Amino acid sequence: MADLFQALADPTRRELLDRLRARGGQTLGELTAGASMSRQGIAKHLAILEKVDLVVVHWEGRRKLHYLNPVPISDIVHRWVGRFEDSRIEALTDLKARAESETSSKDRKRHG
Amino acid sequence: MADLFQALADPTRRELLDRLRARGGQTLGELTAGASMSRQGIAKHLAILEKVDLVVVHWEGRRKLHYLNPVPISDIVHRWVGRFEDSRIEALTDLKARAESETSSKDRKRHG
DNA sequence: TTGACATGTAACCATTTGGTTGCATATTAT
DNA sequence: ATAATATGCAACCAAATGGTTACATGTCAA
Repeated sequence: MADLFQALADPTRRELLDRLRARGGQTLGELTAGASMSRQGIAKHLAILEKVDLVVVHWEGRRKLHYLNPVPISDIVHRWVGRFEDSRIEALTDLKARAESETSSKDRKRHG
Repeated sequence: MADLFQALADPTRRELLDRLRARGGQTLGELTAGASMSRQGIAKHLAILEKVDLVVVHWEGRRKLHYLNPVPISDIVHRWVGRFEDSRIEALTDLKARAESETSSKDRKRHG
């Protein structure tokens, strides 16, 4: 899961995912055109996306067609993010509690 | 948003979020204990989490209390991830289409 | 006031990351 | 066969990342 987050952390890679979502089956050359980066640079990013299964490929002769696979994103949402959704009310309670104990402890010097 | 993904990409930081979800109001010392890393190392990670607002702090004298703020995670789910949820059917269609055009183009040499 | 405690700041280092260029290989078209 | 096309692979580099150690500063307790 660390790798998936890592893959999503880069803006170029997220843009690639967006473009593949808009139109599947694009080739490396097509994805390179419009991006301000070398073909090899784009290829590296696509390789990372393939490794975490966010992009699946299909060879058609000498052309490599790229498709978005949204499943890993769904998975991470349901497995990991869900916990934090559940903890939203709890977190609010925490913040409320600390706000109420905001009685003393004023006029601090640092961290202003 | 890039910074938020970047913040979530590190396993140590995700573990810190988990621990703060389990119990809010922990101090830097408490969070350091149990982690196999120096206090300053943990402090760096917490600073990153604070910067993207995943962690909010509350000074209590000389102690800095840390709380989880799940809101940015919810935000990113609804703003960004939602698009990929919607494209799941579309993606399936794409994959189906490419599977059906799997007629010719066999016996390829590389990429086996 | 003094010492212990909790945190901050800075310098430094190894590794990873994100990009480049150059060249190799496989496929298609002439 | 040859040339053009589409991609792969490797070396290299600058910058960011993730960690350390050493020291400074603010706060509480005796």
